[in-house]
Amino acid sequence: MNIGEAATRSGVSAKMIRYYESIGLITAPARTAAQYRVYASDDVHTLRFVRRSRDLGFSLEETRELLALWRDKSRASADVKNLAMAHVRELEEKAAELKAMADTLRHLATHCHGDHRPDCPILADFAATTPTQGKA
Amino acid sequence: MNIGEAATRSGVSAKMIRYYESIGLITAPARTAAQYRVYASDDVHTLRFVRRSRDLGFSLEETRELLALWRDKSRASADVKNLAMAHVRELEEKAAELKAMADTLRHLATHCHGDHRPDCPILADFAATTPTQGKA
DNA sequence: ATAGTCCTTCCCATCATGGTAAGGTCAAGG
DNA sequence: CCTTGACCTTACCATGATGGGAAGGACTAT
Repeated sequence: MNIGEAATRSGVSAKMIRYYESIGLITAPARTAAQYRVYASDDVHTLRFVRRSRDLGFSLEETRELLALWRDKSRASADVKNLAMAHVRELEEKAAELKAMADTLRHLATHCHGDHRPDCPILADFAATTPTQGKA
Repeated sequence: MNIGEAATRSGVSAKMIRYYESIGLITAPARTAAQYRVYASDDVHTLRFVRRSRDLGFSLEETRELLALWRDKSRASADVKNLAMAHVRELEEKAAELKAMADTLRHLATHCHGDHRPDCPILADFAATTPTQGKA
């Protein structure tokens, strides 16, 4: 199949498939005489794997490691689990950071009248915050 | 004061101060004969404002709007509050997305032995997921 | 043969930040 | 007076993952 069909079937855009190939995340497929890339269903599986990994927030480099583990039939499941759990912690950390920002801002907004008057504790806070306090 | 001191006092790197100036987020300061930028304490306040806004997750474009509101003494606090609350919703949405990824992955990891054996439900899921299911 | 859809490569843009290089400036101390 | 070191200047490149578009070739169906 051509790259367009591989894209549709895998949920990875043709653009990204070419990019993944260029950075060596996936192997270069065969080509027709006219230089068209030709994919097999195994390639679509790999692309789906990558897509799933990306959807779960792994970077391309982490995805590369996961692909390597996937291909290595003698991997230890502990290696996969470690990678996954480290990522879980990162995700939760980032989620907590965002939540903290939201909470701070929501708190400031609570005290803002939100009417025609100019007084606004949100802006007041922004203006008053010192750099040492300022780490959100 | 020079840019270095403004950077230290505001918590914004000299690099970023120059960048903010280049995109018109902050106004260009006076220069010495040798082209050194000269900042006043008001400029440091503005930079702190920007820093605080960034720390709370606002983009530079949003920060630009906030700065405009800050400078406009006749703004309606409602405008600020609307901007802030829209941002709060975005932050909470992103946090929820990250949390969902973490939960999915943690769940998969729960069923992974995490030992020397190769069997791993995490990789199995990655390999089996179809593009329509795969939106994490 | 022609239109329309697909493919190819190449370059540019995003967003916010850091790094580095090559050079000018300034203050302190020998 | 000159050197050293810390600071400043601009300019260019890199990141990470993705999209957009141009220019041109290939294939398919009429």
